[in-house]
Amino acid sequence: MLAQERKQYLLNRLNSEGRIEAKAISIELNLSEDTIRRDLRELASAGLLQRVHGGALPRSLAEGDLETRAGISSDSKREIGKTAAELIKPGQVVIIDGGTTALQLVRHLPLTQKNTVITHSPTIAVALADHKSITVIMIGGTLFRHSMVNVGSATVEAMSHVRADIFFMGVTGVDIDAGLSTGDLEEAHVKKNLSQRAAETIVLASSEKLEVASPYVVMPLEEASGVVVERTTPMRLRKAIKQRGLDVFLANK
Amino acid sequence: MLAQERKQYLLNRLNSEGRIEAKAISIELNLSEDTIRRDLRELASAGLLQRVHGGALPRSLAEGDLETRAGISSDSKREIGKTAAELIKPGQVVIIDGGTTALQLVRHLPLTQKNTVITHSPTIAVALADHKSITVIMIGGTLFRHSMVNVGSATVEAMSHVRADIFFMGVTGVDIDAGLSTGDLEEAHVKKNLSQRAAETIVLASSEKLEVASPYVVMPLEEASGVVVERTTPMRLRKAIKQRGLDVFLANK
DNA sequence: ACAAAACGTGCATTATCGTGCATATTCAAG
DNA sequence: CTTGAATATGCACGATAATGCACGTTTTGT
Repeated sequence: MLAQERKQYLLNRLNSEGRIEAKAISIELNLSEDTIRRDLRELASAGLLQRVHGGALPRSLAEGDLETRAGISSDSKREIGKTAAELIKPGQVVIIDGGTTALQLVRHLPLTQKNTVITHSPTIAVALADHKSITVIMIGGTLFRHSMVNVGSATVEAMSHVRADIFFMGVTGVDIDAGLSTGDLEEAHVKKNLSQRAAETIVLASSEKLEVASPYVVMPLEEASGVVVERTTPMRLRKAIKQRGLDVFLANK
Repeated sequence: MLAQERKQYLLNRLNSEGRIEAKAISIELNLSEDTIRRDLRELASAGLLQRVHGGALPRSLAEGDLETRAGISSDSKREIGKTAAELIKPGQVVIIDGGTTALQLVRHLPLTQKNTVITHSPTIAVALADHKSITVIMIGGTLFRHSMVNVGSATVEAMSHVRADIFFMGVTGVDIDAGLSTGDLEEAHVKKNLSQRAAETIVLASSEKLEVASPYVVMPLEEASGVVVERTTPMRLRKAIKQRGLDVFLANK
């Protein structure tokens, strides 16, 4: 395994698990702890992670879980969520994915508008607790913590009973050629399935997801019907996406 | 668990519950009280919390108000939750009902103990986000907001695939003659069903539920295997429950 | 006033760290 | 093909950090 490759692997692990233990990784990769520590030191001095005794944590402690819990999110995600929320018409049946951007969407749903929301994320369901005019259908399954969504065969089975107007999908990679991708295989399956249960699929794509490919492919870009992106997205990209037949919705800010 | 991670965890707990008990956390994390105290001391000197005898409180009183809104529960419910949590052995498969008392139970589960938790409440699932050693299975359905649990035929169908060691049931009425009851018909059905999916059923009964009958009957008292009640519960009642063949667990306080 | 619980400090033990150095591996120049 | 520089990796060792325990002190509740 190449050194560069290994560093990328460390960053991926940190991203998907929110923490790295030097010893555990050294055993896993069959390398000395020294090597892993050296890597972590270098990544830390490059500002890509925060070195702590025993391993490493994401650069800012405000990232990851805490962010979700504290309910803070970047302005851009908030604006994307708001724009997406405005696409929902009264009475529609909507599937909402998990993730921080989707959570922002829910926070911008009008309290009085009547809708049915289908979700496999307990976080989304809890966020809808106050929306008394919205009927919430939860899809069960095995909880996948990192994204706080249910996955597995029970999830797929339960999904087969629903049919929606729009699905708002969150992914970690949106690339013209590589398509829509995410960091977990089970999640990729579920997203694909949910997409097939809805007439339209709108992808929530904050800028850090654009032109990025994650390990597991959900589906080609063409199978989605639209994307919500930030206003700062380069025209080049917007055009390329439109050429593939998708609608491009610009966030308000 | 990394030391830094643990400090972050302490801050999160403080934020969500408004208080920290050093001893309780040390049991939960399976560490000595010394370590927790040291952490609290350091966090306090960093100005991130206020150290008090027995644990810690938020830095300012202004934040103290926030937690009231966030739904801190009464001491008695906390103690019932704690006592119930202690009934769970490592490796067991546990079904946890919705409701505030059940939420307290989850908060007292040790972070390191391995278990499988089955729940139809998104609130419970979210509360288990940090418990990485616990596998969470969510039962889907239509969200019933008042109790934040899923109900309906999809729920019943999904339940039929599980089998557990213990079910912790929350109800709004526990009466010797009227049995266990609750305020919603669908919920009553689901509770009854869940009870049948577990070898034992333990009822969480804070004092305001005792000798009360709600509109919809879940099942007769005798079909449960035990109840957790407050220490102040009259001996007369405790005896009557025992005579019906149930174990009576007294909360610690 | 008393007992129990919580506290802080000092100390011993262990895990982790960083550095220096030796050994492999790679790759390009000779 | 050989040689040598650059790089990567592992090991040794002294330094540092984390943790639990013992012990005497303070706080709390009765």
